[in-house]
This record gives sequence, structure tokens and C-alpha cells, in this order.
Amino acid sequence: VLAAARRLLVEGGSRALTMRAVARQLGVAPNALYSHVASRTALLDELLDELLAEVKTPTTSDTDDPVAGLHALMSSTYETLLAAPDLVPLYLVRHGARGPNAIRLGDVVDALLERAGVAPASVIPARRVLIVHTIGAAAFATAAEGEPAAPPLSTKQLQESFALSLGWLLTGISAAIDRPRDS
Amino acid sequence: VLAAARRLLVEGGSRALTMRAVARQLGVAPNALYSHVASRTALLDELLDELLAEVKTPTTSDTDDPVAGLHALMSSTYETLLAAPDLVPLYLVRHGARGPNAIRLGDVVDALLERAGVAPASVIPARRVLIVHTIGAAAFATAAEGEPAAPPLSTKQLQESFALSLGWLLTGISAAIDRPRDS
DNA sequence: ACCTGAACACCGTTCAAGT
DNA sequence: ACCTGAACACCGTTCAAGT
Repeated sequence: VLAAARRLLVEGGSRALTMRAVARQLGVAPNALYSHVASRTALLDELLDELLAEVKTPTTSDTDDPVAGLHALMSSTYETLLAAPDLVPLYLVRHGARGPNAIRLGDVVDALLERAGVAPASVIPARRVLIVHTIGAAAFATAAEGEPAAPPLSTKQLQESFALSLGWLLTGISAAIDRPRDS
Repeated sequence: VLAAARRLLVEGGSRALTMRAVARQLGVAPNALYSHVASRTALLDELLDELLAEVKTPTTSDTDDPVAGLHALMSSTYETLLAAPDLVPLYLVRHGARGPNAIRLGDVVDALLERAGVAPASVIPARRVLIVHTIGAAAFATAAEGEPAAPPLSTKQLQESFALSLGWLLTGISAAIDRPRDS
């Protein structure tokens, strides 16, 4: 089905993920795919949401600190994205995923934000900025396609950098709770 | 020259920006373009850096508050990106710009961060997160290409949302100065 | 339900040759 | 320096037809 698409990704990268190549690998005519998937972008959307199934959502018994839960959740998302670097540019172009897994994770984030005391009107912007930051950071951590030059930072440095900036963000969101401002 | 490329962008969107279409609009054979530009991605990079020339850099006489300067600079960048929505996906795919204008703006950001008291080791991650956040927010504010459905937020709401999350980020970065942590 | 043959309307890029 | 003709090796998608 669409396992062939994943195979192509790990090999040739996202540029090699073409309808005709998928059909070729299945030993089938290119147009035969349209019996199983509506279009190329529909196939991509399925791939994107599928990956999100591997994000570890924090245990609900971990009632201690919702901010720590957010940190853990976004870090797991970041690592999941980095595990499939060829998919990351597609998240950017498709503006994230909108499948069932994406919705589920969004609900978890919202619940954590509410438990952290974020004002209801700020929950949506806060969720948005966390997602933007995570996908964006993953994109910049991923090597540019045209230039497979050595990445300037090691993956460990990248993780530390992500944890640092994520901490800044969470600090800023939390600070807005302590001394809320009108706007 | 590459003004034709911009014309195609404002009309057909980034999907219409193809070598052959540019050549068509210039009344010229497709391969004639390769006398003026090395490749398609080189053309894109030139377009991206060109746009950054319109970002308003804060006046240096504005010595008051470097954090406010950062806010102004990133907001101007955000608005510049929104003014060319078809270019935004390209910034994502190309991981930002790397031309002379991009370098100049990066230097300004670094100077402001240093003046704000950010530790030298944190300047690069801080610059990175500001850029990631700005481009990422612009990307999510831009309507997805496949779905020209009504944007869920008005442009004014989007600007407010951006200002809010940018403020969180700057708060977090500033807070790290007041009580620095080892990591 | 799932596949094929054939076609449509495209791509980016290169090479040799012209002026 | 800048252009053309011709070609190479591709794309996504549709339509009609087969089983």
C-alpha cells in the first residue's frame, strides 16, 4: 500500500517520492495508485499523520507539572520528526498534519496548557507557537536538500539547542500567567 | 531579468514559478535562462534574499531598549514575509536565505542580543529560535496552497497572535539572563 | 474493486550550434 | 555574451476499457 512510499523516502529522500516511483516499486502502472489514494498530496498527508503516531504522550498519572509535560511532549515530537528527516519539509509545506493523530496530540497540548493556568483565549496561540517552534526547529536541524554538506551542529548540540529555546518559550508562556497583560 | 519571476509569483503563486513559464513570459526559449542563472534553486535564492531588503532595521539611535528593537525587527520581518505569501514556503524549503541581506539582518540581531545581555554562547541559539519562530509563524499564517479555504484568523488577529508569541519568546530569553542556568 | 494502455500537458537541464 | 533547436529523462493525472 503506502509502505512502499516510506521505503522510497528512506532511500531517495523526499524528492524521490513520486507517484511513478511508487508504482514502479510495486511493479504496477502509475495510474493504478489512484485506486488506493486520491492524489499525491493525499498520500503525503497520510504519511505525515502516520508518523505522529509514534510521538510519546506523557502519562496522565504524571499530574505533577503540566509545563514539564509540555516539555516532554514537544521534545518527543521533535525527536520523532528528526527520525524522519525527509518528511520534515513536507510538514512545512502542508502546514503540519491534520489527521486523527495530529488532532489527538493537539488535544493533549490544549489540556496541558489549561492545567498550567493559561488563559482560555491564549490556549490557541500558545499551542500554535509550540507547534511552529517544534516543526520549524526540526526543519532547520534537517540538512538542506541541495547541500548535503556537513551539518554545522551535531545532533546532540541540536537537541540541547532545542531544549534551550523550548525552555525559553515555556518560560515566556508561564510568565504571562504570573503577571498577565491586557492584549 | 528575474523581475519576470516576481510577476509570475504574484499571479500564479509559487507553483507557477517554473523555468519554462519564466522563459515563456520573456518570449524566449527555456534554456536561454541558463545564461543568466545557474539553476532554478539559485533563482529562488536570489528572490528570497531580494525580499529581505525591505525589512526595516531599527534605527541605531534607538539605544533605549534592545529587546524592543528585536521585537520591532522581527515584526518587520514577519510583515515583509506576509506581503509575499507565495515566497514563504520557499523560505521553509530553503531553510531561510543566505544572501547578503540575510547576513546583514543576522548581524543586527546578534548585536541586539548581545546588547540585551544574552550570554555569548546563547546568541546563536537565540537568533536561530527567533528566525525559526518568525518564518514558521508566517508559514502557518499563509493559507495552505491546496486549500484556498477561508483563513480561520483575520490578518489583524494573526499579527496580534504573532506579537503575543514573540513577546513570550523575548520574555523567556530575557528571563534566562536574569537567572542564568547551566546547560 | 483493481488494474492496464494510451494519452495530455507539462517539468529541469544539457549539448551542440549559431550570432 | 546571449540565444535557439532538439533532445533526454522525467512528472501528476485522466479517460476508456478490461477482469
